[in-house]
Amino acid sequence: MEYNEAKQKFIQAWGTLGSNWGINKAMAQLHALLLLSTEPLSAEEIMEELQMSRGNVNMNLRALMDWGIVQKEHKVGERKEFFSTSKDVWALAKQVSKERRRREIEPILTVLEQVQRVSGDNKKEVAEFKKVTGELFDFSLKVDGMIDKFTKSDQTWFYKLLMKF
Amino acid sequence: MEYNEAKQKFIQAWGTLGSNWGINKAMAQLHALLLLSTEPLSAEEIMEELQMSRGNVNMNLRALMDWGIVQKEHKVGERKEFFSTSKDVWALAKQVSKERRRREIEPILTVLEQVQRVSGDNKKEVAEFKKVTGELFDFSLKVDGMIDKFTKSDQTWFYKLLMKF
DNA sequence: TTAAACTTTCAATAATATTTGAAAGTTTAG
DNA sequence: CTAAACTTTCAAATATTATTGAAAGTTTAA
Repeated sequence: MEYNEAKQKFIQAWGTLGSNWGINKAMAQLHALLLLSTEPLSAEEIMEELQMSRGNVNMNLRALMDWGIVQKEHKVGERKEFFSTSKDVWALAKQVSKERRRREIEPILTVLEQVQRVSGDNKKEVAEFKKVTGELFDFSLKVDGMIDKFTKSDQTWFYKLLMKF
Repeated sequence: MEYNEAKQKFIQAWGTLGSNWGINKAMAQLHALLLLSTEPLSAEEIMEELQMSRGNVNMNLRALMDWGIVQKEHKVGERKEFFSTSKDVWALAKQVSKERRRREIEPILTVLEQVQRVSGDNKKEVAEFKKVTGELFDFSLKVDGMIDKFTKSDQTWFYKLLMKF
């Protein structure tokens, strides 16, 4: 396979994967491009390469910075801003886990806890409601704790754990 | 909090959580409703309760059955079909993991592997490309294996593992 | 059979999310 | 200062995805 073909294919696949996991396609593709680039890219270069508008590039770069997976850089003697991402897959996985935990698991935990304080567990429906939401809460708490540990762990520890599987 | 309020809140939250993870809102809400119900529900009842059209209910029930988390049932002396879901959170998590692995992780593994066979690693870009996609492939393979183990494990084993964390 | 009860399909519509591009804003060199 | 170089914003346009509802299809009881 030729380099440009492979590159396009990877960027495309990364975009699709992102979509399936609630991350917009442009954002995922932009990230893929930075992952492959041997040096930081300017907004201009990204626009050119991915054929997307300045506004879109800007918005998605900021979203990626917000997720903590893209950094702004400055080159000496250049006005322009350049952007890069860490090539460390492990660090990337940790950062994404950390953010999703904060943005999505924590809120559902809050709701599950609130909703438990429903009145009238004499009725069958209410008893069932408490049971199900209670179990979901316990399980989510365990997963939450696990992700927390994971995001604070180092690679060696994680790979050792994987061995035990 | 009053039961109906809590119920609505939970269904709503489950829908939002679903959306964030690439699962459509109706599908997630429908699942939430079945989770809470003390007995199987007919399409009619679901339409009524969630205020959605027959077509939508039908489509999403089929999608949930496709995911293996909702089952069709028949009541004696009734023409109608009834639907239910397992209340076992553990079983649910395993089933969802299994399906997402099959639908999303496996395809990206295929692409990562293909794309590795790019020609010309004498050039800097190509070398970087191989390095990054190679590391992603290794990492994804490990995660894939882990999920596979998880979906085949039993609850006790998993909770013991959690302890070690 | 057949007609009532129910389920499925799918083109049209509606809702949501993404993208654009031009104008406004900001920074810096001179 | 000020104008060029660059970044950000955001209303409008476009694209994508979800939902409806009515018609077509299927099953069953009589």
